[in-house]
Amino acid sequence: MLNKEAPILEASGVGLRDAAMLAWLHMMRCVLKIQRREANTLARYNLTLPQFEVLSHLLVTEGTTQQMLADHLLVTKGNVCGLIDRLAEQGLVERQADPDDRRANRLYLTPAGRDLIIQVLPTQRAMIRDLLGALNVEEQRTLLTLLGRLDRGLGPL
Amino acid sequence: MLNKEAPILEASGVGLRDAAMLAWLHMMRCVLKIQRREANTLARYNLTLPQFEVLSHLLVTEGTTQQMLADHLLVTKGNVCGLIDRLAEQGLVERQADPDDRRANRLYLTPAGRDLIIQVLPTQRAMIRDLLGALNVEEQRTLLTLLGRLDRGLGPL
DNA sequence: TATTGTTATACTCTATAACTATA
DNA sequence: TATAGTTATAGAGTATAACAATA
Repeated sequence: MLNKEAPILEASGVGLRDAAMLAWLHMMRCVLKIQRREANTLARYNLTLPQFEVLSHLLVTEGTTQQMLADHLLVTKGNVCGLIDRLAEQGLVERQADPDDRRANRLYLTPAGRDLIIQVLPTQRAMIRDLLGALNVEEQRTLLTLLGRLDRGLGPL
Repeated sequence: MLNKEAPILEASGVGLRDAAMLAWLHMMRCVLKIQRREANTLARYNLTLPQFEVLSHLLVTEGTTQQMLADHLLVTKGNVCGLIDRLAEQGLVERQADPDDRRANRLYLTPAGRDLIIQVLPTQRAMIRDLLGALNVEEQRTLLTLLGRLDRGLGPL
């Protein structure tokens, strides 16, 4: 049945709101709201969200190449180059020539970069945990299961 | 118990990955991947994601003021001003002086803007439904319930 | 005084594409 | 030839802050 309140929109399919669409809208808004807050706190450390993600990733996988990092971040290698430039200027990240492949750079945190991210990460995580506190642990696990499957289903890009 | 593989990281709390954190990471990646695809298709219509969101919103709530739109999009009124400038240049949106409050502009889709968004919206929605197809309808409803509650719990910002 | 909208500034991110040096 | 990285270009989005007109 079409909604009598907006017959034209409904007939055109424009007003349709199924579970998938509504879930998507909420997902976007959740991410937007949470990232805004993250960006606010990161700004105190002179970090942007993408920069924070680079540091977090390097903490776990030091020695990645810029291309590998680009694949992980889902951006182009040209963008990664600029990103690393800015982090290197701040003395947080270092490029080291790869002895086995002289085209490639291996990326490492500097001691300052490591100190910074180790200081910032727990703060960010506490914020996330707090913000997701509207759901109990059982619900968070369900969310994890569904989003994990969705993420994998979406592929690398 | 600490993980023997990375005792230092674990002891510092840096390596912790509870359900909330993992759910958050997957949520970010899902939104990133889906938005990248959306941006690709929108580019064919000379639209960015924020511009698409403005048009979609105006289709449902024509006559909003720029400040109201800013609140909805969670950005500043200065940004909305530029956003509307670009959409007006393309002849998709119109500002009309509010007779009751001469400070305010009321925003309306032009016929061209309405035609465009009515054409684009179903395409985008089909894409979303397809991308969320990794989950069955039951799971999509569960996701909707959880994300809806989370969204409301996060408040306006 | 507070609010709506505009303007100016500055920065980051992003894509595209041409270029280099290696492989 | 293909790949890793760099550089150049261009555009959009974002925040901040100062300003004008109106409430």
